[in-house]
Amino acid sequence: MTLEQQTYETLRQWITVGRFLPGERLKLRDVAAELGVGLMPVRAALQRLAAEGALSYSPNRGVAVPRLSPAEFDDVLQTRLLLEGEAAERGALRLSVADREELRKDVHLMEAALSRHDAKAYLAANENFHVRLYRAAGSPMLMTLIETVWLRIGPLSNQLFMDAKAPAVLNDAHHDLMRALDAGDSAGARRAIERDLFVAGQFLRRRCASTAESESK
Amino acid sequence: MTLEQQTYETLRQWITVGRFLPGERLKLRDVAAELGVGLMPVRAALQRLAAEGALSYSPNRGVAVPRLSPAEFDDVLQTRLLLEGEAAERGALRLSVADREELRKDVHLMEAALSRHDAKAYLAANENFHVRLYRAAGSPMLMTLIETVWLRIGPLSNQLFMDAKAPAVLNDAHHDLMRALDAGDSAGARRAIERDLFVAGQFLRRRCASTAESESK
DNA sequence: AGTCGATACTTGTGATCACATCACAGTGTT
DNA sequence: AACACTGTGATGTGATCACAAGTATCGACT
Repeated sequence: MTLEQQTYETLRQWITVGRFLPGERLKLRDVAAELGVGLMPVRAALQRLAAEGALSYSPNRGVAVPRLSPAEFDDVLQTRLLLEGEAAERGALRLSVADREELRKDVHLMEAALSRHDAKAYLAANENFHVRLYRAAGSPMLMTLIETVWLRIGPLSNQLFMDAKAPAVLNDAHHDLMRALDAGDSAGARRAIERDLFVAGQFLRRRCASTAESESK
Repeated sequence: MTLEQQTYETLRQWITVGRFLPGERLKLRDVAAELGVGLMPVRAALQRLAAEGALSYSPNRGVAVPRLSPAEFDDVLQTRLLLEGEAAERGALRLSVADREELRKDVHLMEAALSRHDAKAYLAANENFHVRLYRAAGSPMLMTLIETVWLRIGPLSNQLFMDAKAPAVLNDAHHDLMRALDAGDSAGARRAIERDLFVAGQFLRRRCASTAESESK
């Protein structure tokens, strides 16, 4: 694997995990020094991330972690409802029995993680859960677009647990979804996913507004 | 504007305009020589286009114009129906009177272009028409995704006119759409756009299959 | 004291070179 | 004759250097 690939994956991980603050500039030489690689791989990786929308780019000014205004957040959320709702509905129709059992396991994993207040485990299981369901829809293009949208809100997702009230209701929609899947109710699956995203969105929206005026550096 | 920007825009134009064949490799030094710029701007531009999905990338092998299998084409078409249908419906609800008149002008431009068999003028007016309608939906995220999807089928669009029967029916859906807009019928607008994309898609689908086995070089 | 302007420093951009990797052709062996 | 190996050429990858654009700081003038 090339250096650029490794650099790209590391940075992408760091971004989605919220290691950088919204609005923070990512400087070529700083990042290169921190990763122990040359300028070239870093330059390529940052350009790639910017092209994918994970970072915002200004000519001659490099890249920065984008801030999301509440209005932009709402736009992204509405688009997620459209894309992921569709993927859930199509996925419900084509899901294998084995996959359905895996989904059930993920729900239990999330349940356990919530009771332990283990944010990292919850988020990992949550991602698994959604990816598995959406993949079943059998549309690579739709999956690609969903990942694009996820990148935009990645830095925020990890702040879900900063609201103490969030864990209590976070898994409700997943149970609804499993019921709909068991009943073969694809329209119900769409509604459950929409509710899931909406509920989580309400918690994230506040974080989004509050991080809007962070340091620029 | 930086050299990389110019290079990127030129290449993107060339790709969507179908200047390269599906499957063709874009070699750094060749492209650089053709554009009269150094390797660096070309490298950056190609990486960016690859990240956006306009080109496919293989490590140590550079980038190539992607081929679209009929199955992939169907996937993209279905996704377009979802995204552009939604954008049309939302756009219909928020369209200003001035914009509606501009749309009407575009339809007439397309009508004229079709009777002259002027493919270039038709495609330009067609793009204007769709962008104007979708923009009215007021969702930058949705617009971004639509452009992403357009990039994938860009090389094919320009082959629309290789089918002699296409021009006859290509503008029908646009007239339907205008009627729906005049009546304030947003659901009708969605159906008209879906029909538009579907009809054009039927002609493109054949071209897609026939270019699948072009030269690899 | 405030504002405008020049200078120095920071940081991205692009060129050039050296190297790694991959594809292909030619040659040898079984 | 078929296959494996090896060397050669083509091509992407990464390092280093030189430059340009932008930013901040300090000083001068009003």
